[in-house]
Amino acid sequence: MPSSKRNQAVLLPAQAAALPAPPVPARPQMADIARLAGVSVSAVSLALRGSPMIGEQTRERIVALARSLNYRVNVGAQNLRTKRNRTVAVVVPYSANDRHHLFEPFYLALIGSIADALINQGLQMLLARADQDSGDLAALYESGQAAGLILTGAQRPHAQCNQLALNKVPLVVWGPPMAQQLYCSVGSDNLLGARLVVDHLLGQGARCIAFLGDHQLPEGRQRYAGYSQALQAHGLAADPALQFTPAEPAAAMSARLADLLARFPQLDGVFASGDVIAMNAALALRQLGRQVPDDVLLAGFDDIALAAYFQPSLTTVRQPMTEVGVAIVAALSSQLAGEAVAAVQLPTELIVRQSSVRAARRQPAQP
Amino acid sequence: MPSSKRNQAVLLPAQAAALPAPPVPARPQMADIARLAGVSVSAVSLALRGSPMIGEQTRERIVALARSLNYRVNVGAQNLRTKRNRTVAVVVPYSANDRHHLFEPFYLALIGSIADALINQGLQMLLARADQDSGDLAALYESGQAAGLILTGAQRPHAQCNQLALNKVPLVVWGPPMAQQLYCSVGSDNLLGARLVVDHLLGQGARCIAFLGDHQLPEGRQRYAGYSQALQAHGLAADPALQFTPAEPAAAMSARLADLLARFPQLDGVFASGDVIAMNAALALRQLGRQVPDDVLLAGFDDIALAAYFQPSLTTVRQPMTEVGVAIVAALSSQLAGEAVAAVQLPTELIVRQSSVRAARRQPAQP
DNA sequence: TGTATCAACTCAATCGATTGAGTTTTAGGG
DNA sequence: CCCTAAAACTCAATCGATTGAGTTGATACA
Repeated sequence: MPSSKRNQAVLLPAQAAALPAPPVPARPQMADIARLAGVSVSAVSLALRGSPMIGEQTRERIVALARSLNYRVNVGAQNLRTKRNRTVAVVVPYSANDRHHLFEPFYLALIGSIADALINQGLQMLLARADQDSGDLAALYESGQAAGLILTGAQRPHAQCNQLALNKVPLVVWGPPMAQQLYCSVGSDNLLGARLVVDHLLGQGARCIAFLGDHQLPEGRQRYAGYSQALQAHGLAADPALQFTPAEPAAAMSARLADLLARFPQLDGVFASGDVIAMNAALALRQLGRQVPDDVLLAGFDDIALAAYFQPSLTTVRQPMTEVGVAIVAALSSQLAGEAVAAVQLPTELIVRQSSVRAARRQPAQP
Repeated sequence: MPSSKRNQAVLLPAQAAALPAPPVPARPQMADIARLAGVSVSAVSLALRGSPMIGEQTRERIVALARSLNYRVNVGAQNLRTKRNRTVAVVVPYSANDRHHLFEPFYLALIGSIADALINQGLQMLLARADQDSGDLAALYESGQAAGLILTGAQRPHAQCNQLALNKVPLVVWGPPMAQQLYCSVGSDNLLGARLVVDHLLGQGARCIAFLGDHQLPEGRQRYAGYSQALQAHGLAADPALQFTPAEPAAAMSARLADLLARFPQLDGVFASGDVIAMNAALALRQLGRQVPDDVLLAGFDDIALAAYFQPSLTTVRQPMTEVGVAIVAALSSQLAGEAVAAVQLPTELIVRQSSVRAARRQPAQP
């Protein structure tokens, strides 16, 4: 094994390599089968689709021939002629500056879930990226590459989505319903989930609970609302000073939390709008001399795979990932069939783990 | 807010449907533009592609018209005519019985990395699933839907891949190179990575190190080889009794480890062929009364996102995920351009964290 | 004025299938 | 033995673009 390969970048052929018509071993087509079978192309087409218009023996001859040639119908030509299309584009928003959703655990899992559901429905999945500014969200639809769109990601181009809906583009957007929404969205019940988990933190004795998350984003807004409602139900008011939006470099978390602790020394609870944020917060809190859950109760959102492995294991709100994909695809299928579809909110579930439960018998945190 | 929302998918009323607009907002095509611009379809085609054969003003008129109609070239028709294709299929193996790779953190990250690299090259990504038995791995290629294939997943249909290579199907397979391999593979240097990490465990004082992983799979085999080599370099021999393959239900881990500990009470190190396995092992060890790293040193492989958050944070071998996608796509691009490509092994890097370093000052584990 | 040249287009075939409208063959009825 | 009908195919148009081979009009040159 030549170790010279180590540390050596692989060459990228120039984009403009302009794929010269490769001397490929020509794929067989219906004409080939027709010639070999001594019938017309139409007969082949009909036979392969099992039309009763073709006789028993002829069909068998054709099918056998097709199989032996390893023939597959050219889906592109088929789509063109029939104006049908079994491909769905899953669009991931992208902004060049920040790490985008293709690398966030939750959104990766979401995409996996959607992929699974699509494939189970016999649909194909085209993964696309939408540069945030460009209005070409629908390019894949308008160019005939996809029969419908699924839009993922935390930020939502609301106006664009409405425009697509007006243009009758089959579309499902991941996230909570919003006001004046003309399109179909599928999301989980962030508000209830947040209320449940904050209620749980309060029940565990927390009285000064921070909200870590972006309450500008649709999901974050819902979660913040649930947080507020839970506090109110306990006679507390949500203090805007107890909220901040974690910045991109995870390292910044420590500084933000230190600042928060300076202003609220009595901080005894943190609700993070996402498990990754929660984990970062736990590490930062520890650096700042506060233990989870002994000093500060902590909860996240999403129940990503790592949440159960984290130490302390993370109390969180589970989004039913398997059903999420199924629901999204079902909503899209209905639209492809011409039906109008209402927004869907899937139930969320509180998962209580160690991070929000003070262990009575635990050794005291070192001073 | 009615708490009846709990456990119940909530339907939100659809917004008033738009008026019975044109039943199908037929997508415009070149013929439409041609008619409106008073030129031939050919002129439109040439103009939109910026051919110098079309005059300045005519072109501008056509382009303006196209933009105002929100026209996009029908990619299917274009592909058919030009016999070109910018779509690559990423195939994920699937076996109905076990949880498949669409839900494993590492493979999800791999797919994300590939997706990113493909898109950056102007290629599109079709995500497909291959039912393990069916030999239709190449269906997407033969049906003209994809110009090439990328095969992911831990298990590898070696014979099928060779067959595809013989048929000149552009193909890149994720994983280590294997004997008698006619196709192109891209993987990271599992052998060196494993050797480095096991060497590190030995350096930390471990003398009885178990290997947890499937040494039947290509990657596992390489990692096991690295493990053996590192042991040999220290005058130790790899004992087959110190290896087992974690079964699907993660709960089984505990039983297997208990069995191992019964046979090897002196066990003081574990090298897991994957971070998820390592995390499961850590939890199981703790249940069995052994602390990591105080009693047993632990290391994983992959450096998935959670590894740094795990407690104790996980020593592991990083696979350079960004470069992995780039390398895979580069290898495929070369093949699409007609060049032959050799197998690639990317460098791996040892990441030392807490799980493999005995903290001198730590409190002794409770007896 | 005749003609070669060039710019700017148009024509029509083509990519690989599908499909409604024929056409041929065979069987059956009267 | 003629006529009709069903069975089994074939023809040719079509999907929406691309492209090599014309066509046209204007300008330039001799």
